[in-house]
Amino acid sequence: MPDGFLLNDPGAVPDKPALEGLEQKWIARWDAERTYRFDRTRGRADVYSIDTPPPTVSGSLHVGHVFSYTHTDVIARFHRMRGKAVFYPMGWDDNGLPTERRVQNFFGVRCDPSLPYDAAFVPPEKPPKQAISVSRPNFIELCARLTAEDEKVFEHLWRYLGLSVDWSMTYATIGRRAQRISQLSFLRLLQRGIAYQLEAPTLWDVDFRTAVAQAELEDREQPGAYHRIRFATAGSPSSAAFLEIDTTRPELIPACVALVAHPEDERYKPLFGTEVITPLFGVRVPVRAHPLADPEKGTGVAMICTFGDVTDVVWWRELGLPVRSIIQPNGALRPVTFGQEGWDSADAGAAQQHYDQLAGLSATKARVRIVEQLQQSGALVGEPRPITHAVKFYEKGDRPLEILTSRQWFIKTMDHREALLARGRELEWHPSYMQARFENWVNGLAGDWCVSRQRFFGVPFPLWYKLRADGSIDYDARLLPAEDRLPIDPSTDVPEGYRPDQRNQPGGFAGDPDVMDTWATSSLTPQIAGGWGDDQDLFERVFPMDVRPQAHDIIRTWLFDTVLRSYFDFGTLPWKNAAISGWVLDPDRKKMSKSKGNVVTPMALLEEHGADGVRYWAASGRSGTDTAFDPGQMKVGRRLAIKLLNASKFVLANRGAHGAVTAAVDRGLLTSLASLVRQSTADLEQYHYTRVLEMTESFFWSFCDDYLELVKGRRYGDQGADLAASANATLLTTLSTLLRLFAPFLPFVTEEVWSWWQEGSIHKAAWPAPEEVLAACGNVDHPDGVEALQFATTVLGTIRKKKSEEQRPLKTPVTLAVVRAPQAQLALLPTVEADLRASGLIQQLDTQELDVLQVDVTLAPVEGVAGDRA
RNA sequence: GGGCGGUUAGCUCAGUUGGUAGAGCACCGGCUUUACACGCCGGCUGUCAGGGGUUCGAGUCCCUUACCGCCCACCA
Repeated sequence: MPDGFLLNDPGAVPDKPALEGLEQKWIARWDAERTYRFDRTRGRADVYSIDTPPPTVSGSLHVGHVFSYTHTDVIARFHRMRGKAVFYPMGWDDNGLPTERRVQNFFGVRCDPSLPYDAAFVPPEKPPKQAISVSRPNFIELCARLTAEDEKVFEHLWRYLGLSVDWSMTYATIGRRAQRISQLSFLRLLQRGIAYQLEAPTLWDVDFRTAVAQAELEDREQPGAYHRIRFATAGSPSSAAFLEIDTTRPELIPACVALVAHPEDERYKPLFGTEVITPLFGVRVPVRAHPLADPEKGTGVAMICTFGDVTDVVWWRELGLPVRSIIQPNGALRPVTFGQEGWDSADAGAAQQHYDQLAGLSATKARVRIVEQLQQSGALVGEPRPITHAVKFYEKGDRPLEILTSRQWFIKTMDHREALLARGRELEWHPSYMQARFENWVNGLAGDWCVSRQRFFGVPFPLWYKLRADGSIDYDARLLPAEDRLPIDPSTDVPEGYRPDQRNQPGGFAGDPDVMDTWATSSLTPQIAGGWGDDQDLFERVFPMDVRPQAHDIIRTWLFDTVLRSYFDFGTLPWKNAAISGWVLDPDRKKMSKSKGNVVTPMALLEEHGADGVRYWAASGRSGTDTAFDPGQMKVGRRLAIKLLNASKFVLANRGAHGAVTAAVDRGLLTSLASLVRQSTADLEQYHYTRVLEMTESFFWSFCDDYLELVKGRRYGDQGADLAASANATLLTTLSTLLRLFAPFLPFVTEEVWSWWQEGSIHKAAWPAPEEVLAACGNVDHPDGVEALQFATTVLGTIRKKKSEEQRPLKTPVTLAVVRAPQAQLALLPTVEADLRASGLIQQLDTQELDVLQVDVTLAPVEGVAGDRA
C-alpha cells in the first residue's frame, strides 16, 4: 500500500492559505476533470440516483433554493464517496404559466394557436404596444430562447454553490424528451381508460382563462357581504309568502336553479317540492332538501347557482338540477335572452331589462349593479352585512375562481385512493412525520385530477378529432398518433391519413387545443431524467430512484402526482426515499418570499461569505424543519473553513516522519475519531446530515484547541523520534479523516487542502472507515487512551483557567502543579505527563490521591518592577 | 373543524433508550501563544410555555391547556 500521507509536492502547502478564489479554481477543475460525471457503466445496485427538483427558470433563485439544494448535495457527495455512481441531473422547469407570462411581456407577443408556424418570424427589438400574434410553435421557440438565457444564470449559481451535479445531464420540462414522455404516458393512460375526457363543471381562472386543478387552489381572506334576498313563493297568491336566503354572490341570482334546506329542518319541510320565483328575473325554481345544507348558516336556506362554489356543484349533481350558466370564460356575464327554453320568466320583459344592465359586466361590477336593482325592487332585506371570508383562488391568480362547465381531460385518482395510500406508506419519509401530509391529501381528494389547461406554452394533448359533415367536432372520434411520432403538436402536425388542408374543414380534423397542466409533466421527472423509452439502458440503471428531495409545500402536487404516475406507468414507487426540506424564514418567522421584499440575492451571499460558509448555514437546517435566515451562521461557517486551512497547514507543513501510534493520547484521539466516523456514516445513511456536521465540527475544534496544543512539543521531537512519529501519524490520520467527513459540507476548502498532499479529488476519495482510522494503533479501540486524553485536557484546562484568572500570559511557567485525583486517574498520569509538562509549561508536577480530580496551580511570580501591579 | 410540527440562555438551536440542563452567536474580562487576532483562554446567562399524572427520578413518557407555524376542510 502506497504511503497515503506523503506530500506530492512539499511546496504545495501555501504560507498564507486563504479562501479567496477557491470557488473559481475548483469549479473549473471539477468541470475539466469531469469529477461529477455519472458513470453509466454501473448497474442499478451501484447507483445512487436523485430526482432533482427542476427550479422554475422564469423566477429567480432565492436563498430558499440555496438552502434545500445544499441538503441534496450533501447527500449526493456522501454517497459518491461511499462508492456509488451518483446520478445527479439538473432539470429546468420552463414549462407553464410563469414562463408564458414572461415571454408575452418580454417579446410583446401573444399566442394564437390558430395561426400557422412562421419559420421566418423574428421578434421586434422592443416589445410593441400592440402584442403581435404568433403561432404556438413560434411562441414555444421564444420561450425556449428566453429560458436558455435564464438557465445559464441558474447554472452559474449552482456551480458557484458547489452542487455536484452532472452538468452533461440536464433536461427541461418543455424539452423534446419531456414532451415525448408526457404524451406517451398520456396516450397509454388514455388507452387504459385512466385518462378520460368529460364536459363538467371545472374550477376556472378568469384572467388566465383556463381550468385549474384542486391541487393548485389556495384560500385567501376577502372582504364580502351577506345579502338577504327575498324569493316569492310561487303559486301562492298571498303576497306575504316569502322565503329569505343569505348570499355573498347576489349577481348569481340569474344563475339560480333551486333553493335548498336541510331535510330535517322543520321550518322548511313543508316547502320541499314547491317552487319559488327568483327576484328581478321571475324564474321559477324548486325548493329542495339536501343534508349538506346547514340549518345554522344564514337563514337555513341556500341558493343553488350554476355555479357559485363547489357545494353548488355537489347539489347540482346530486339533485339533478339544470344548468343556467351566466359567467363566461373571461369572467364577464354573458348575454341571455329571457323567455326562451331554460330561461322562462313570469315577466320576460322585466327580466330582460334587469339582466341587460348586468350582461358584459364582471362579477364584481355586476354585484354592485344588482344590489341597486334588488334595493329598488324591495327584494333586498335590510343592508348588506360586510364580512370577511375565505375565497378560493388559483395560486397564481388575481381574481377568485369561478366554476364553469367545460370539456376537460382528467386522470383518475379517486378509484386508486387505497393503492396510493399504500404507496405512501412504502416510501421512506425524512422526516417520517411528513407522511401525514400525504395521507391527509389523499384522503381529502375531492375529484379526479383535471390535467388540461386552456393555455399555449405547455405540452399539447397529442390527438385530433374528426369533424362531422356539418363542421362540428366529434369528440368521440379521436385520431391518435403512433407512439414513434411523438412528440407532436396537433395544432401544426397532421393526423395519419389526412392532408393539412383538411384542418378545421367539414369532414376533416381538428387538433385538441389544450395543453397539459405543468404538473402532468413535472410528475414524470424520474422518467424524463432517466430517459424512459429513448435511453432505456440508462433508465434501467437509475430507476426507481433513490431519493426525491423537495419542500413540504408541494407534497400534494409534485410528490403525490409523481407517485401516481409511477404507479400507473410501472406499478412501483418512483423512489425509495423522500427527503423533505423546510423553508427559510426571515427573522420575523415568516416564509421568505419575493413579495415581502426580504429576499437576499444568493450570489451576493455566496460572494460575501463564500460558498462553504453559506453551505455551512444551509446544512445546519434539519430535514423538514423551517430554518431562520442567519448570516451569522454563514460567518461561523466561513471561520470554520479558514480554521481548516490553517490547521491543515500546521499539520502538513514541516512535519517529520510518521510511525506506529503508541502514545495514549494519540490512541485516545483515534478511538474517538473512529467512533465519530461510525456515527456519521450511520447518520448520513438516515439523511441526518445536520448532526454529522455538528459532531465533526465539535471534534475538529477540540482537536485544534486541546489535542494539537497537547502534542505540539512532542511532535517536534521533544520526546524522541518514536513518539514524534506517533503524533505525526495521528495528526495525518485525523486530518485525512476530518477532511473527508467535512467534504460533503465544505467541498471547496476540503478539496483545496486535499490537493496539497493527495492525488485526485477528495470528492471521489473513499468515505472514511473506522478500521482505517484505527489501522495505526492495532485496529482496536483504546478506551484507556480516551480517558488519558480527557484527563490531560482537563488538567491543561485548569492550568489555562488559572492563567486567565490571574490575567497572565499563557506562556507563564507553572512552578508547581499538584494533581489530586482517584488512583485510577493518577495511574494514567505517566502516559500523559511529558505532554502536559510541555504544553502547560509545568516545572514541577506532584500528585496526591483524592476522590475527585482537582488541580492546584502555582504560577511563576510576575516579572518586572515590584509594586507595578496592585 | 381535522391533521402535523414547534415552544429549552438575549438570539439561533442541540439534547439518542427517563439519570446532575448544552453548543454557537451576542455580551464581559484577559492573552501577540512562530498554524490561525479571520486567533486563543476564561466568565456571565435557564420556573426546559402552563397545569396534572406515571416514576426513586421527567426537558425527555402519558393527559390537558395556551400560544406560534404549516397542511387540509368549511366558504350559502
